[in-house]
Amino acid sequence: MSETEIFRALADPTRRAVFERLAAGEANATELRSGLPISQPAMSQHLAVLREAGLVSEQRQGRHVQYRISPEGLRPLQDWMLRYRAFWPQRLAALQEFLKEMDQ
Amino acid sequence: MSETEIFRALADPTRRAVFERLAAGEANATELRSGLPISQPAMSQHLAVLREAGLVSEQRQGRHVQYRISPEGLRPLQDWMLRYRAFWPQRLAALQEFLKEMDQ
DNA sequence: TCAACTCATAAGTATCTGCTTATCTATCGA
DNA sequence: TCGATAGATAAGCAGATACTTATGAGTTGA
Repeated sequence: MSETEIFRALADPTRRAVFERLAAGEANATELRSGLPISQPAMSQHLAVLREAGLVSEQRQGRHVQYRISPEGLRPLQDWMLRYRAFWPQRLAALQEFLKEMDQ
Repeated sequence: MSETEIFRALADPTRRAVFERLAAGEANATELRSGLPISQPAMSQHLAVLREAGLVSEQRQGRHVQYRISPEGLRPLQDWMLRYRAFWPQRLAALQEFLKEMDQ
């Protein structure tokens, strides 16, 4: 769940597609394959990368495994990006103040 | 400047270090190497990746090239992450509303 | 004008990545 | 109990990546 792991996991378009799909609702590995021209082991490996990056979690149910996103896994990325808020367009720069207020 | 290019560019720890250093102030390629155990061509290649991803810009000054961050290059990432705001901890979820208001 | 300097590019190489097929483990249902 | 199903793991391979050394192109100053 290091920054590098997270960036790397999301750098692959297939894995981003899987993550986006899981954001729409949990699914098992077979369901996730539908529509994607990818083998079962390839999906399994992608899911392992996402899991190790802390971006998805899994729950075995019988012989199925339900996958769902772990949204807090995106937090390190958000934190990393907020470090550059000072350089953002004004609209986003104001975000810092807003978040600071919310913390109080 | 696709999402994939940006994620990929930032997935490398050396390139993130370069970006972070440029966030502290612009610098030329030689200055960026100091402290990093990396050859001059390697740095040049890393800078090319960052440039192609839209994360840094360059300006030639004589025989030096000044590099600086292009903070708006992070925008696609921010947009991508905001798509999952619904899953974020409450503190960040409220961000959407805030940004929406600011746009009006 | 020419040696020194900054940076980019070329070419080569070791390692990493994403994929495949083959196989294994575990669970289910007839 | 046993064939079918879901998923993970192993092994192998082609292409990508990050690095190196060598060299090229442009700029500067003595």
